[in-house]
Amino acid sequence: MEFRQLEYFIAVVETGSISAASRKVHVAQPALTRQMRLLEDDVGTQLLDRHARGIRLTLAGQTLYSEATRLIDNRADIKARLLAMGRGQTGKLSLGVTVTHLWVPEVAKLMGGYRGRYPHVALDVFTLLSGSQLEKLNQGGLDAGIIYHDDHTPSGIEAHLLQRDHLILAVPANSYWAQSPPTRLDELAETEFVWGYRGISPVYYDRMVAHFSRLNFEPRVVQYGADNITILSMVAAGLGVSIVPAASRSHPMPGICFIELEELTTCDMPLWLAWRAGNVSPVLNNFIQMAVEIFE
Amino acid sequence: MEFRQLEYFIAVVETGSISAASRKVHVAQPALTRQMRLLEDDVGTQLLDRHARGIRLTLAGQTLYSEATRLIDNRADIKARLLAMGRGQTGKLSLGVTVTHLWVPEVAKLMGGYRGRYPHVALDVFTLLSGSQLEKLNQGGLDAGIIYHDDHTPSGIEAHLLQRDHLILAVPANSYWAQSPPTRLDELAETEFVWGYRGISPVYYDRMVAHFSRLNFEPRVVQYGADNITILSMVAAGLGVSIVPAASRSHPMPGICFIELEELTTCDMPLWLAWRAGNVSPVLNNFIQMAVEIFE
DNA sequence: ACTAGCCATATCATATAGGTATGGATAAGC
DNA sequence: GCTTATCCATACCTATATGATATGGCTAGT
Repeated sequence: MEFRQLEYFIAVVETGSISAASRKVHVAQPALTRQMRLLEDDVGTQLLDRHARGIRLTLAGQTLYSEATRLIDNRADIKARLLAMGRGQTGKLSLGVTVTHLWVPEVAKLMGGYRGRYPHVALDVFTLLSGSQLEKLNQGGLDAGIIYHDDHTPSGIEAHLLQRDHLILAVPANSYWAQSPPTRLDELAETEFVWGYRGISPVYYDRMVAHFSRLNFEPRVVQYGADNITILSMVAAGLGVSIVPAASRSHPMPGICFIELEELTTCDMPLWLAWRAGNVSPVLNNFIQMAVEIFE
Repeated sequence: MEFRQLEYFIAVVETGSISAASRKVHVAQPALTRQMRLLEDDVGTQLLDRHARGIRLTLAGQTLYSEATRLIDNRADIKARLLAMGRGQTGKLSLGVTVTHLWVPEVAKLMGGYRGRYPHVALDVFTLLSGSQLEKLNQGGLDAGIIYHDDHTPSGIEAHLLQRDHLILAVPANSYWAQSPPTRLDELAETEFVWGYRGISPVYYDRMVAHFSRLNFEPRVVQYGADNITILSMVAAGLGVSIVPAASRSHPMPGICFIELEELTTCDMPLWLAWRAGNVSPVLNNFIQMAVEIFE
């Protein structure tokens, strides 16, 4: 029982004769005659009652007609669904974003634009720091992540550079520094700093520390926070100043004053879109493509 | 998307590699590789993610796996049902029986035995006289009928001789004839007869009339009845005597006395199982076969 | 670095499906 | 009642599709 035979059979039933069906499906009549016989042999049952004026269906033939129609409709439906999946119009995409970048205009535009163009893809967004994202990318828990990283992507991970970020000084809005912005880092030598943990984003942390050690600057850290939002909220509360990615400016947070310093602007912080190497998901491909477009 | 490809694909998924699947389905690995590629081309979507250690499924592949399983189970189910139909184990049989023969032991045994051996066949029994049965057989309303007929079956009808019946005299149990049975028909010349209509079973009627005309006997008919049961009930009610098929003896009916007469025994009344010529229903075939067995 | 196991490619053999020609059977039309 | 048209079946050939064999490249694990 092959799909072709079922299609022929349906044509035979609907035209009422093998000859008429052969004209309909553009196959010679003897070929159809043979396929019908093969079909009957295969199911072990007579399906057609042959007469000089055409054919009549046996009871088994009537049954097969409706079942064959179902099977073939089924196949067409499956093919359509698979094609949609292959084009990335259906499926699932889990995306990691650092909390810092959720508010960056391009990222917001990317997420909104993607949902608009591919409304049938389930887009799951996880707010995770760069370290956790890399872990989950490797394990398959994430399809893509927006992370800070250096130019050497780890093995098993592919990435596309979205933009080059830099660092910026964040001070409480009601503090001395907000009134008289410093121009050099060493002015902050005695100032209390709120700082991040290394573990949550090692590459970011190490690049920053390496930059400061080149400048011979060592902050006087009095408080640690788990992520940039936490750190900034502590800065806003007056616990100290901090140095954060410039992308943080996109985040609406009262009580914070951001100050550009040339020594911080020169610290290159590349932002990447990363995914597991060899992930062939068309959904992912479309997402990458749209990300590239939006970030130019 | 062919069934073979789906079967191969399922094997590939379940073994985790094309090579392992090739060993399982006894097909060379390159052939499987090609079929998988053809399948992917056909659905327009990548299904397998090939690695040195085997394959992984894409999302589309996972979808196709479950759908393919369903399609193939479906096909097997349909084939099994068609095979059952082909063997006459499933389906429908409509049978016509004259009311006279519903009570004949062999007919009862046939219907009961058939239902016992083929419990999944819907057996519909219609109580019809021979004439109506022939009509319905031709129109397709009946699959088989148990009827009186002569040796020349009408065109379009095939038949098998079940038994040779003859005629018998039926008199009211409380009548003179029940006490002093006649030995010759002409003793009944003055007796009142209940009689049947020709239309309801022309062949039976004509054979009977021809027999009596050979004997120069003409009954004095005072009352007509639509079928043998009706006629016999009128005989029981004392409206007259009648001549009916000997098979009527099987029918339990109080107030009737049956009398065998040599002149009636010699009237041959063949009982046939008839069906539409060219009816290829296996259900019908099985029924015919069982009828032949039971009637020897 | 080496080896084993997997997938891909090229080429050939074979099985399967389709085409052409033709014949027999049957229903419709003259 | 004969002819004709139409349908299905058969025989035979061709084209296509499928499978087998040999081989090479790649990757993971030793």
